[in-house]
Amino acid sequence: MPGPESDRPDLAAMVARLARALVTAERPVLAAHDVSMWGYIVLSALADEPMRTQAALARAIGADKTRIIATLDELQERALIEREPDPDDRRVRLLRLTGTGRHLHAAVRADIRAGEERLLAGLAGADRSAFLRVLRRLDPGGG
Amino acid sequence: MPGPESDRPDLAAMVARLARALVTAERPVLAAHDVSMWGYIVLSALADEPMRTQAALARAIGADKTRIIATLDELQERALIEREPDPDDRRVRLLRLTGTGRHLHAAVRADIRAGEERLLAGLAGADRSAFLRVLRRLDPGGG
DNA sequence: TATTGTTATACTCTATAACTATA
DNA sequence: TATAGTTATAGAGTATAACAATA
Repeated sequence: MPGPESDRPDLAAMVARLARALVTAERPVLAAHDVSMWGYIVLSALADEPMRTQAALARAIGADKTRIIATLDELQERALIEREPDPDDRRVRLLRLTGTGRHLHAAVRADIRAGEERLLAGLAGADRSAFLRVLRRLDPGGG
Repeated sequence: MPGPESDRPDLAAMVARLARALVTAERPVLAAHDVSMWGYIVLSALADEPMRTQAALARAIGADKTRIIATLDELQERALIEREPDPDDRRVRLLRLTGTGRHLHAAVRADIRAGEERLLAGLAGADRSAFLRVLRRLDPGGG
C-alpha cells in the first residue's frame, strides 16, 4: 500500500517518466507501420480537421513551422496527405488526409489504443475513468 | 461535458503534453533558486538516499553516467553535495547531501509542490486522489 | 510592407568511444 | 582484465535567421 500523499514523488517527475514509457512503448508500433512519431502526430491532427496553412498545423501540434516541413514532404511523397496551393492565396498550402492516409492513421491508432488498454487493464473501473477524466481536464492541448 | 472515452486523444499525447506543461511551470521556480533541472533531479535522488557510486545515481535517475558529471561538479562546487573517494575502493565516489543541500532541496520542493497544488486545486477530492493513485501505480520509477 | 513557406546555419542536448586511475 | 570516473568526439534534434514567392 502506498504511503501518505505527501510522500509521493513530484507530479512533474511522475508524469514525465510515464510519458517517456508511453513513447517508448509506441515506437515499435509506429515502426511496424513505417511512420515516424512526427508523422503520426501530423496524421492525427489532420484526421481531426484539415488545415488551411502549415503554420496553423504547426501551432496546433505545438511545433515550429520549420520542424514539420520534412515530415510533410515525406507524407506527401507517400500519398498520405494532400498539400495544394490555395487558389485564392497561392502562398498557403491546403492540407488534408488522403483516403490512404486516413486508413493508415486509423490502423496505427487502433494498435496504439490496444497497447494503452493493456496498460490500463489492471485498474479498477472507477480509478480508470477518474484518471482519464482528470487527464483530459489537465491536458493543455485537450479541446 | 467531455465526449465518450473513445474520442479522447491518445494517452501518450495527453501525458506528454501535461509533462511538458509541468516542466515549463517548474523552470521559473528552479531558476529562482538558481538550480538546474538536472541539479534538482540529483538533489532529489540524494535526498531519498545517499549513493555509493555515480553510476548508481545515474541509473537511479535514468541518465547516462557521463551526463551527470557536470551537474555533480557544480553541486559540489556550491557545497550542496559531498563527493569523496571511498577509502575501501578509491575508484568510487561516495555521494550525499550537505546540510545546505538538504535545505535547498526542501525549499525548492516546497515551491514546486505549491505550484502543483494550484494545478490540482480545482479537482474533486475523489478525482484528485484517484488520479494520484493511478499515477503512482503507472509510474515506472515509482517505488 | 507583411506573410507563407523554405532553406541554411548555429546551438543544445545526448550518446559513443577513448582515456586515466584504481582494483 | 575489469570497473569507476572523466574527457573528447560525433550525432540527433531543435531553434534562429536569412531567403524566395506572393499578397
